[in-house]
Amino acid sequence: MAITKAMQFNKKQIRMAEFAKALAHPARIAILEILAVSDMCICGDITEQLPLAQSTVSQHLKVLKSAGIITGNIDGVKTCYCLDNESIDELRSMMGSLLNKLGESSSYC
Amino acid sequence: MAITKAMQFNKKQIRMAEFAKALAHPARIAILEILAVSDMCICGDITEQLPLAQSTVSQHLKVLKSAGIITGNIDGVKTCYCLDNESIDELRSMMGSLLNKLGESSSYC
DNA sequence: GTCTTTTATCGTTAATTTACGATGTATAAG
DNA sequence: CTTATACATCGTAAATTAACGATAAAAGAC
Repeated sequence: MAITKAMQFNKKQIRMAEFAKALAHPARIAILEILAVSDMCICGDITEQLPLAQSTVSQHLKVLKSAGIITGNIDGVKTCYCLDNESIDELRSMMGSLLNKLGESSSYC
Repeated sequence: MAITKAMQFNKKQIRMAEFAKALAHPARIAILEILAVSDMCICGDITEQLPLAQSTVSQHLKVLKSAGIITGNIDGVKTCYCLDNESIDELRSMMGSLLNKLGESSSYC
C-alpha cells in the first residue's frame, strides 16, 4: 500500500498514549491511590476496597502491570503489588513535557 | 436513579480517568502537540498532518472537545481548534497531585 | 441561483474493553 | 493427603472505540 500521509506516530506519542490508557479507568486510578497511601506493597485486600469482583480487579491490575506502572511479586499464596517508581518517573517526565508544551501555547480562541 | 458500581468511585478519580481516556490515543496526543506548536488556533489542516482519514480525525477532535481539552469555534466554512487552557490547567493540577501521591510512596518490592 | 470547500455526522465493521461467574493453580494449613 | 486460601485465567456478553467511505450541512465563490 502506498504511503499517502507523511507522518506516522512517534514512539513518545505511542508510549504517552499507552500510559494514559492505563490510567483511563477510575478503578485503576483508585488502585494506584491505594498502593500509594500504603507504606508497603499490598498483598491482596485491594478487591475489598473496590466495588468490583475479584476477577475484574485482577484484570485491572494486569493492565497496570502491562503498562509497567506496577509490579506484582508472588509471595507464597499471595501476590504483592507495588508501584514501579521507575515507570512512574518516566510517566512524570513524559506527562510533564507534554503539559509544558501545551502550557506554553499562546493561542486562544 | 439506580445505584451503580461506578458511583462508588469519587469525582476526582472519574475526572482523572476521563482526562486520561482523552489522551489514550497517539493521534490525540499528536493533535494536541500540533495545536501547541502553532501560534494560533488551527482552522483545518490538521488532517493533512496525520495518517488518518478526515472523518477519523474529526472523531478524535470530538473526543478531545468532549473532555474539554480543546475548543472548536466555527469561523465561516472552517472550524478553528484551540487548546482550552483552563482545562489543561485542571489536568495539570490533577495529574500533578496524582503523581505526587505516587511519588511519595516509599514502598518497594 | 449553482459549485466548491470544509467539516460533521451516519452507517458499518472489526477490535478492544469491561464486567462477571466459573474454573484452574499454586501454596499454606491441618 | 486433603482442604482452604489467594489470585489468575477462561468463557462470554454487552458496551465502547477506531477506522473508513459516503453523505449532509453550512458558508464562501462565482
